[in-house]
Amino acid sequence: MNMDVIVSHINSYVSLNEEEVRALSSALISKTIKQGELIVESGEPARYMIFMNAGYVMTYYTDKEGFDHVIQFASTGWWSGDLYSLSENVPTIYSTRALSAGEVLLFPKAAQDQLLDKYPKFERYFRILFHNALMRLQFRIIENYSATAESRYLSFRERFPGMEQHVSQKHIASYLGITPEFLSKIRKKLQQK
Amino acid sequence: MNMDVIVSHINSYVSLNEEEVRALSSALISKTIKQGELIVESGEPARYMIFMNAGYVMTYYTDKEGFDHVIQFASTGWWSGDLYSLSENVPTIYSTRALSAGEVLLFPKAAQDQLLDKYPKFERYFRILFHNALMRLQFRIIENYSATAESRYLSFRERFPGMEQHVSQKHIASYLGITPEFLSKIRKKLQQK
DNA sequence: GTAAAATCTTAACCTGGTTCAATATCTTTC
DNA sequence: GAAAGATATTGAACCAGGTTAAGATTTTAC
Repeated sequence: MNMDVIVSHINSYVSLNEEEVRALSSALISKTIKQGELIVESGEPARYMIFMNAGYVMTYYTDKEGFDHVIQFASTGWWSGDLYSLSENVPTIYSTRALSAGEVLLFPKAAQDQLLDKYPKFERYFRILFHNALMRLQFRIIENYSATAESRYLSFRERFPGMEQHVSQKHIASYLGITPEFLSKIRKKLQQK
Repeated sequence: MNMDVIVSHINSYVSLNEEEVRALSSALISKTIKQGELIVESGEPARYMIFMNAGYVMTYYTDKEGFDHVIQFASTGWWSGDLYSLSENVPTIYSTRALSAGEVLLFPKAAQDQLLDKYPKFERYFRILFHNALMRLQFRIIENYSATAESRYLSFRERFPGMEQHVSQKHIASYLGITPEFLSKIRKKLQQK
Protein backbone atom coordinates (compact mmCIF):
# COMPACT_ATOMS: atom_id res chain seq x y z
CA MET A 1 0.00 0.00 0.00
CA ASN A 2 1.28 3.44 -0.94
CA MET A 3 1.44 5.43 2.29
CA ASP A 4 3.48 8.35 0.97
CA VAL A 5 0.66 10.80 0.35
CA ILE A 6 -1.18 10.27 3.61
CA VAL A 7 1.94 10.14 5.78
CA SER A 8 3.33 13.33 4.36
CA HIS A 9 -0.06 14.94 4.81
CA ILE A 10 -0.25 13.94 8.45
CA ASN A 11 3.39 14.84 9.02
CA SER A 12 2.69 18.37 7.94
CA TYR A 13 0.75 18.74 11.22
CA VAL A 14 2.28 16.24 13.66
CA SER A 15 5.28 14.04 13.32
CA LEU A 16 4.56 10.32 13.24
CA ASN A 17 7.13 7.77 14.45
CA GLU A 18 7.57 4.36 12.85
CA GLU A 19 5.19 2.60 15.18
CA GLU A 20 2.42 5.10 14.49
CA VAL A 21 2.93 4.80 10.74
CA ARG A 22 2.75 1.05 11.05
CA ALA A 23 -0.42 1.21 13.13
CA LEU A 24 -2.02 3.56 10.64
CA SER A 25 -0.96 1.44 7.73
CA SER A 26 -2.53 -1.68 9.16
CA ALA A 27 -5.77 0.23 9.83
CA LEU A 28 -6.18 1.41 6.26
CA ILE A 29 -7.71 -0.48 3.37
CA SER A 30 -6.51 0.34 -0.11
CA LYS A 31 -9.03 0.31 -2.93
CA THR A 32 -8.58 0.95 -6.63
CA ILE A 33 -11.38 2.96 -8.15
CA LYS A 34 -12.67 3.10 -11.71
CA GLN A 35 -14.16 6.12 -13.39
CA GLY A 36 -17.86 6.42 -12.63
CA GLU A 37 -17.75 3.89 -9.81
CA LEU A 38 -19.97 4.44 -6.75
CA ILE A 39 -17.68 4.32 -3.72
CA VAL A 40 -20.33 5.04 -1.10
CA GLU A 41 -24.05 4.78 -1.69
CA SER A 42 -26.57 6.79 0.28
CA GLY A 43 -28.94 4.83 2.50
CA GLU A 44 -26.43 2.75 4.43
CA PRO A 45 -24.44 3.99 7.43
CA ALA A 46 -21.03 5.35 6.39
CA ARG A 47 -18.30 3.06 7.62
CA TYR A 48 -15.14 4.84 6.45
CA MET A 49 -13.40 8.10 6.15
CA ILE A 50 -11.96 8.21 2.65
CA PHE A 51 -8.49 9.50 1.82
CA MET A 52 -7.65 10.22 -1.82
CA ASN A 53 -4.39 8.64 -2.87
CA ALA A 54 -4.94 9.47 -6.52
CA GLY A 55 -7.81 10.63 -8.72
CA TYR A 56 -10.97 12.68 -8.26
CA VAL A 57 -14.28 12.02 -6.53
CA MET A 58 -17.42 13.98 -5.81
CA THR A 59 -19.94 13.72 -2.99
CA TYR A 60 -23.58 14.58 -3.60
CA TYR A 61 -27.00 14.06 -2.15
CA THR A 62 -30.17 13.25 -3.98
CA ASP A 63 -33.30 15.15 -2.93
CA LYS A 64 -36.89 13.88 -2.81
CA GLU A 65 -37.46 14.94 -6.40
CA GLY A 66 -34.48 12.87 -7.50
CA PHE A 67 -32.12 15.77 -8.23
CA ASP A 68 -28.46 15.46 -7.29
CA HIS A 69 -26.78 18.26 -5.36
CA VAL A 70 -22.98 18.17 -5.39
CA ILE A 71 -21.62 19.32 -2.07
CA GLN A 72 -17.93 18.46 -2.30
CA PHE A 73 -15.15 17.56 -4.67
CA ALA A 74 -11.95 15.86 -3.53
CA SER A 75 -8.65 15.11 -5.23
CA THR A 76 -5.29 13.67 -4.22
CA GLY A 77 -4.42 14.40 -0.60
CA TRP A 78 -7.97 15.25 0.51
CA TRP A 79 -10.30 13.50 2.92
CA SER A 80 -13.89 12.74 2.09
CA GLY A 81 -16.78 10.98 3.79
CA ASP A 82 -19.89 11.73 5.84
CA LEU A 83 -18.79 12.65 9.37
CA TYR A 84 -22.35 12.80 10.61
CA SER A 85 -23.27 9.33 9.48
CA LEU A 86 -19.98 7.97 10.78
CA SER A 87 -20.31 9.37 14.26
CA GLU A 88 -24.04 8.95 14.75
CA ASN A 89 -24.23 5.65 12.93
CA VAL A 90 -27.24 6.71 10.90
CA PRO A 91 -27.66 6.05 7.17
CA THR A 92 -25.75 8.59 5.12
CA ILE A 93 -27.68 10.85 2.77
CA TYR A 94 -24.62 11.31 0.56
CA SER A 95 -23.22 9.26 -2.28
CA THR A 96 -19.60 9.41 -3.35
CA ARG A 97 -18.65 8.69 -6.93
CA ALA A 98 -15.30 8.42 -8.70
CA LEU A 99 -14.80 11.02 -11.42
CA SER A 100 -11.64 9.36 -12.68
CA ALA A 101 -9.63 6.20 -12.13
CA GLY A 102 -7.55 6.36 -8.99
CA GLU A 103 -6.92 4.91 -5.55
CA VAL A 104 -8.48 5.62 -2.18
CA LEU A 105 -7.54 4.58 1.34
CA LEU A 106 -10.52 3.57 3.44
CA PHE A 107 -10.21 4.33 7.16
CA PRO A 108 -12.81 2.31 9.10
CA LYS A 109 -14.53 4.02 12.03
CA ALA A 110 -13.60 1.30 14.53
CA ALA A 111 -9.94 1.42 13.56
CA GLN A 112 -9.97 5.18 13.85
CA ASP A 113 -11.42 5.03 17.35
CA GLN A 114 -8.73 2.57 18.38
CA LEU A 115 -5.97 4.70 16.93
CA LEU A 116 -7.33 7.79 18.67
CA ASP A 117 -7.37 5.96 21.99
CA LYS A 118 -3.88 4.62 21.67
CA TYR A 119 -1.97 7.49 20.05
CA PRO A 120 -2.85 11.02 21.17
CA LYS A 121 -0.96 12.31 18.15
CA PHE A 122 -3.90 11.27 15.99
CA GLU A 123 -6.25 13.22 18.24
CA ARG A 124 -4.13 16.23 17.53
CA TYR A 125 -3.99 15.54 13.81
CA PHE A 126 -7.74 15.23 13.50
CA ARG A 127 -8.32 18.20 15.75
CA ILE A 128 -6.25 20.32 13.38
CA LEU A 129 -7.79 18.70 10.31
CA PHE A 130 -11.34 19.47 11.46
CA HIS A 131 -10.27 22.90 12.59
CA ASN A 132 -8.94 23.71 9.13
CA ALA A 133 -11.93 22.23 7.36
CA LEU A 134 -14.14 24.34 9.59
CA MET A 135 -12.29 27.53 8.65
CA ARG A 136 -12.53 26.70 4.97
CA LEU A 137 -16.24 26.03 5.24
CA GLN A 138 -16.85 29.27 7.13
CA PHE A 139 -15.14 31.04 4.30
CA ARG A 140 -17.27 29.25 1.75
CA ILE A 141 -20.43 30.33 3.53
CA ILE A 142 -19.37 33.96 3.43
CA GLU A 143 -18.47 33.59 -0.21
CA ASN A 144 -21.87 32.11 -1.01
CA TYR A 145 -23.62 35.00 0.63
CA SER A 146 -21.67 37.83 -0.78
CA ALA A 147 -20.42 36.62 -4.15
CA THR A 148 -22.26 36.31 -7.43
CA ALA A 149 -22.47 32.99 -9.30
CA GLU A 150 -19.84 34.15 -11.79
CA SER A 151 -17.25 34.87 -9.15
CA ARG A 152 -18.03 31.62 -7.34
CA TYR A 153 -17.35 29.82 -10.60
CA LEU A 154 -14.02 31.58 -11.00
CA SER A 155 -13.06 30.73 -7.46
CA PHE A 156 -14.05 27.09 -8.01
CA ARG A 157 -11.59 26.95 -10.90
CA GLU A 158 -8.85 28.41 -8.78
CA ARG A 159 -9.42 26.12 -5.84
CA PHE A 160 -9.72 22.89 -7.82
CA PRO A 161 -7.22 23.19 -10.65
CA GLY A 162 -7.59 20.36 -13.15
CA MET A 163 -10.94 19.35 -11.69
CA GLU A 164 -12.95 20.94 -14.49
CA GLN A 165 -11.63 18.42 -17.02
CA HIS A 166 -13.05 15.56 -14.99
CA VAL A 167 -16.43 16.93 -14.03
CA SER A 168 -19.45 17.48 -16.22
CA GLN A 169 -20.78 21.01 -16.39
CA LYS A 170 -23.99 20.02 -14.72
CA HIS A 171 -22.14 18.83 -11.65
CA ILE A 172 -20.12 22.00 -11.43
CA ALA A 173 -23.36 23.96 -11.71
CA SER A 174 -24.82 21.85 -8.95
CA TYR A 175 -21.81 22.51 -6.72
CA LEU A 176 -22.14 26.25 -7.36
CA GLY A 177 -25.84 26.12 -6.56
CA ILE A 178 -27.03 27.23 -10.00
CA THR A 179 -28.62 25.53 -13.02
CA PRO A 180 -26.49 24.10 -15.85
CA GLU A 181 -28.19 26.53 -18.23
CA PHE A 182 -27.06 29.49 -16.25
CA LEU A 183 -23.50 28.18 -15.98
CA SER A 184 -23.55 27.84 -19.73
CA LYS A 185 -24.42 31.51 -20.02
CA ILE A 186 -21.70 32.51 -17.57
CA ARG A 187 -19.07 30.60 -19.52
CA LYS A 188 -20.18 32.18 -22.77
CA LYS A 189 -19.97 35.62 -21.24
CA LEU A 190 -16.48 34.92 -19.85
CA GLN A 191 -15.24 33.76 -23.24
CA GLN A 192 -16.39 36.94 -24.91
CA LYS A 193 -14.37 39.08 -22.51
CA MET B 1 -15.52 32.33 38.34
CA ASN B 2 -18.55 30.25 37.41
CA MET B 3 -17.20 27.10 35.76
CA ASP B 4 -20.45 25.13 35.80
CA VAL B 5 -21.57 25.76 32.25
CA ILE B 6 -18.23 25.12 30.57
CA VAL B 7 -17.33 22.09 32.69
CA SER B 8 -20.62 20.40 32.09
CA HIS B 9 -20.27 21.16 28.38
CA ILE B 10 -16.82 19.62 28.23
CA ASN B 11 -17.87 16.70 30.41
CA SER B 12 -20.55 15.81 27.89
CA TYR B 13 -17.69 14.71 25.60
CA VAL B 14 -14.80 13.75 27.88
CA SER B 15 -14.60 13.46 31.61
CA LEU B 16 -12.35 15.99 33.32
CA ASN B 17 -10.67 15.21 36.64
CA GLU B 18 -10.08 17.80 39.33
CA GLU B 19 -6.63 18.74 38.14
CA GLU B 20 -7.85 19.36 34.61
CA VAL B 21 -10.70 21.50 35.82
CA ARG B 22 -8.25 23.50 37.92
CA ALA B 23 -5.88 23.96 34.99
CA LEU B 24 -8.74 25.07 32.76
CA SER B 25 -10.07 27.40 35.39
CA SER B 26 -6.75 29.16 35.81
CA ALA B 27 -6.44 29.54 32.02
CA LEU B 28 -9.78 31.29 31.60
CA ILE B 29 -10.52 34.95 32.07
CA SER B 30 -14.03 35.91 33.10
CA LYS B 31 -15.53 39.06 31.64
CA THR B 32 -18.87 40.69 32.25
CA ILE B 33 -20.43 42.10 29.11
CA LYS B 34 -22.91 44.90 28.65
CA GLN B 35 -25.55 45.07 25.96
CA GLY B 36 -24.14 46.54 22.76
CA GLU B 37 -20.52 46.19 23.89
CA LEU B 38 -17.86 45.31 21.32
CA ILE B 39 -16.05 42.24 22.64
CA VAL B 40 -13.71 41.77 19.70
CA GLU B 41 -13.02 44.41 17.07
CA SER B 42 -11.94 43.53 13.53
CA GLY B 43 -8.48 44.61 12.49
CA GLU B 44 -6.48 43.18 15.38
CA PRO B 45 -5.39 39.52 15.66
CA ALA B 46 -7.88 37.47 17.67
CA ARG B 47 -6.38 36.43 20.97
CA TYR B 48 -9.15 34.37 22.52
CA MET B 49 -11.71 31.74 21.96
CA ILE B 50 -14.87 32.98 23.63
CA PHE B 51 -17.19 30.79 25.67
CA MET B 52 -20.65 32.10 26.52
CA ASN B 53 -21.45 31.75 30.18
CA ALA B 54 -24.61 33.82 29.90
CA GLY B 55 -26.18 36.12 27.34
CA TYR B 56 -26.14 36.51 23.59
CA VAL B 57 -23.52 37.72 21.11
CA MET B 58 -23.24 37.97 17.36
CA THR B 59 -20.22 37.86 15.07
CA TYR B 60 -20.19 39.82 11.82
CA TYR B 61 -17.86 41.20 9.24
CA THR B 62 -17.99 44.59 7.60
CA ASP B 63 -17.44 44.71 3.83
CA LYS B 64 -15.68 47.43 1.82
CA GLU B 65 -18.94 49.32 1.40
CA GLY B 66 -19.41 49.39 5.15
CA PHE B 67 -22.24 46.85 5.35
CA ASP B 68 -22.28 44.34 8.18
CA HIS B 69 -22.82 40.67 7.42
CA VAL B 70 -23.78 38.56 10.43
CA ILE B 71 -22.21 35.16 10.22
CA GLN B 72 -22.91 33.67 13.63
CA PHE B 73 -24.98 34.01 16.74
CA ALA B 74 -24.01 32.44 20.04
CA SER B 75 -25.79 31.99 23.36
CA THR B 76 -25.12 30.29 26.67
CA GLY B 77 -22.95 27.20 26.27
CA TRP B 78 -21.61 28.08 22.81
CA TRP B 79 -18.11 28.92 21.66
CA SER B 80 -17.37 31.90 19.47
CA GLY B 81 -14.26 33.49 18.00
CA ASP B 82 -12.25 33.62 14.77
CA LEU B 83 -10.35 30.35 14.44
CA TYR B 84 -8.50 31.51 11.38
CA SER B 85 -7.15 34.65 12.95
CA LEU B 86 -6.27 32.75 16.12
CA SER B 87 -4.28 30.06 14.41
CA GLU B 88 -2.65 32.12 11.66
CA ASN B 89 -2.13 35.16 13.84
CA VAL B 90 -3.49 37.52 11.21
CA PRO B 91 -5.88 40.39 11.94
CA THR B 92 -9.44 39.13 12.25
CA ILE B 93 -12.04 40.39 9.78
CA TYR B 94 -14.84 39.73 12.26
CA SER B 95 -16.24 41.77 15.09
CA THR B 96 -18.14 40.26 18.00
CA ARG B 97 -20.77 42.29 19.79
CA ALA B 98 -22.90 41.60 22.86
CA LEU B 99 -26.63 41.51 22.15
CA SER B 100 -27.52 41.40 25.81
CA ALA B 101 -25.84 41.69 29.18
CA GLY B 102 -24.04 38.52 30.19
CA GLU B 103 -20.73 36.89 30.95
CA VAL B 104 -18.09 35.36 28.73
CA LEU B 105 -15.03 33.26 29.48
CA LEU B 106 -12.01 34.25 27.41
CA PHE B 107 -9.64 31.41 26.55
CA PRO B 108 -6.29 32.84 25.41
CA LYS B 109 -4.53 31.10 22.55
CA ALA B 110 -1.29 30.57 24.47
CA ALA B 111 -3.09 29.01 27.40
CA GLN B 112 -5.02 26.75 25.06
CA ASP B 113 -1.83 25.53 23.41
CA GLN B 114 -0.35 24.75 26.81
CA LEU B 115 -3.43 22.87 27.92
CA LEU B 116 -3.49 20.88 24.69
CA ASP B 117 0.13 19.90 25.18
CA LYS B 118 -0.29 18.86 28.76
CA TYR B 119 -3.69 17.17 28.77
CA PRO B 120 -4.60 15.01 25.76
CA LYS B 121 -8.18 15.06 26.96
CA PHE B 122 -8.47 18.61 25.70
CA GLU B 123 -7.20 17.52 22.29
CA ARG B 124 -10.03 15.07 22.22
CA TYR B 125 -12.57 17.60 23.41
CA PHE B 126 -11.61 20.12 20.75
CA ARG B 127 -11.39 17.43 18.09
CA ILE B 128 -15.00 16.51 18.82
CA LEU B 129 -16.05 20.14 19.15
CA PHE B 130 -14.63 21.05 15.74
CA HIS B 131 -15.99 17.85 14.29
CA ASN B 132 -19.49 18.73 15.42
CA ALA B 133 -19.21 22.33 14.30
CA LEU B 134 -18.08 21.06 10.92
CA MET B 135 -21.11 18.80 10.59
CA ARG B 136 -23.43 21.64 11.53
CA LEU B 137 -21.83 23.97 9.01
CA GLN B 138 -22.03 21.34 6.26
CA PHE B 139 -25.69 21.10 7.00
CA ARG B 140 -26.07 24.87 6.88
CA ILE B 141 -24.44 24.99 3.46
CA ILE B 142 -26.87 22.44 2.09
CA GLU B 143 -29.72 24.32 3.66
CA ASN B 144 -28.58 27.57 2.05
CA TYR B 145 -28.47 25.97 -1.35
CA SER B 146 -31.69 24.10 -1.32
CA ALA B 147 -33.95 26.06 0.98
CA THR B 148 -35.83 29.25 0.37
CA ALA B 149 -35.36 32.34 2.54
CA GLU B 150 -38.65 31.67 4.31
CA SER B 151 -37.68 28.19 5.41
CA ARG B 152 -34.23 29.38 6.47
CA TYR B 153 -35.94 31.95 8.66
CA LEU B 154 -38.13 29.29 10.23
CA SER B 155 -35.13 27.10 10.87
CA PHE B 156 -33.25 30.04 12.42
CA ARG B 157 -36.09 30.44 14.91
CA GLU B 158 -35.96 26.78 15.77
CA ARG B 159 -32.23 26.63 16.21
CA PHE B 160 -31.89 29.79 18.28
CA PRO B 161 -34.92 29.86 20.53
CA GLY B 162 -35.20 33.15 22.37
CA MET B 163 -32.58 34.77 20.15
CA GLU B 164 -35.13 36.71 18.12
CA GLN B 165 -36.04 38.86 21.12
CA HIS B 166 -32.45 40.07 21.41
CA VAL B 167 -31.55 40.65 17.79
CA SER B 168 -32.77 43.40 15.52
CA GLN B 169 -34.55 42.30 12.39
CA LYS B 170 -31.85 43.69 10.18
CA HIS B 171 -29.26 41.46 11.82
CA ILE B 172 -31.42 38.39 11.42
CA ALA B 173 -31.90 39.34 7.77
CA SER B 174 -28.17 39.70 7.42
CA TYR B 175 -27.59 36.27 8.96
CA LEU B 176 -30.12 34.77 6.56
CA GLY B 177 -28.45 36.50 3.62
CA ILE B 178 -31.46 38.61 2.67
CA THR B 179 -32.47 42.27 3.02
CA PRO B 180 -34.45 43.52 6.03
CA GLU B 181 -37.24 44.55 3.64
CA PHE B 182 -37.58 41.05 2.35
CA LEU B 183 -37.60 39.59 5.85
CA SER B 184 -40.37 42.03 6.62
CA LYS B 185 -42.37 40.60 3.70
CA ILE B 186 -41.73 37.06 4.89
CA ARG B 187 -42.91 37.80 8.41
CA LYS B 188 -46.04 39.48 7.13
CA LYS B 189 -46.81 36.51 4.93
CA LEU B 190 -46.27 34.09 7.82
CA GLN B 191 -48.63 36.04 10.07
CA GLN B 192 -51.39 35.85 7.50
CA LYS B 193 -51.21 32.09 7.34
C1' DG C 1 -40.81 63.97 28.12
C1' DT C 2 -39.57 65.33 23.74
C1' DA C 3 -36.51 65.48 19.69
C1' DA C 4 -33.43 62.86 17.02
C1' DA C 5 -31.91 58.64 15.47
C1' DA C 6 -32.54 54.03 14.43
C1' DT C 7 -35.46 50.44 12.96
C1' DC C 8 -39.46 48.46 10.60
C1' DT C 9 -43.03 48.40 7.02
C1' DT C 10 -45.07 49.05 2.53
C1' DA C 11 -45.11 49.57 -2.31
C1' DA C 12 -43.37 50.12 -7.15
C1' DC C 13 -40.01 48.73 -10.00
C1' DC C 14 -35.54 46.03 -11.24
C1' DT C 15 -32.36 41.95 -11.88
C1' DG C 16 -29.92 37.49 -11.28
C1' DG C 17 -31.05 33.29 -11.82
C1' DT C 18 -34.80 29.57 -13.03
C1' DT C 19 -37.93 26.95 -16.03
C1' DC C 20 -39.24 25.06 -20.05
C1' DA C 21 -38.63 23.74 -24.55
C1' DA C 22 -36.17 23.17 -28.75
C1' DT C 23 -31.71 22.30 -30.99
C1' DA C 24 -26.91 20.92 -31.12
C1' DT C 25 -23.08 18.23 -29.64
C1' DC C 26 -20.75 14.64 -27.51
C1' DT C 27 -20.59 9.50 -25.79
C1' DT C 28 -21.92 4.92 -25.56
C1' DT C 29 -23.18 0.81 -27.22
C1' DC C 30 -24.23 -2.86 -30.28
C1' DG D 1 -20.81 3.63 -37.80
C1' DA D 2 -25.79 4.43 -36.77
C1' DA D 3 -28.94 4.89 -33.19
C1' DA D 4 -29.82 6.10 -28.56
C1' DG D 5 -28.77 8.46 -24.61
C1' DA D 6 -26.56 11.84 -22.17
C1' DT D 7 -24.81 16.50 -21.99
C1' DA D 8 -24.51 21.40 -23.49
C1' DT D 9 -26.39 25.61 -25.68
C1' DT D 10 -29.80 29.15 -26.70
C1' DG D 11 -33.86 31.89 -26.13
C1' DA D 12 -38.27 33.43 -24.08
C1' DA D 13 -41.20 33.79 -20.23
C1' DC D 14 -41.13 33.91 -15.38
C1' DC D 15 -40.14 34.39 -10.24
C1' DA D 16 -37.56 35.01 -5.83
C1' DG D 17 -35.46 38.33 -3.85
C1' DG D 18 -33.15 43.15 -4.24
C1' DT D 19 -33.35 48.31 -4.55
C1' DT D 20 -35.07 52.60 -3.69
C1' DA D 21 -37.74 55.71 -1.35
C1' DA D 22 -41.26 57.34 1.76
C1' DG D 23 -43.87 56.86 5.89
C1' DA D 24 -44.70 54.63 10.58
C1' DT D 25 -42.93 52.96 14.79
C1' DT D 26 -39.68 52.22 18.30
C1' DT D 27 -35.48 53.36 20.85
C1' DT D 28 -32.08 56.46 22.55
C1' DA D 29 -30.23 60.56 24.42
C1' DC D 30 -30.45 64.78 26.63
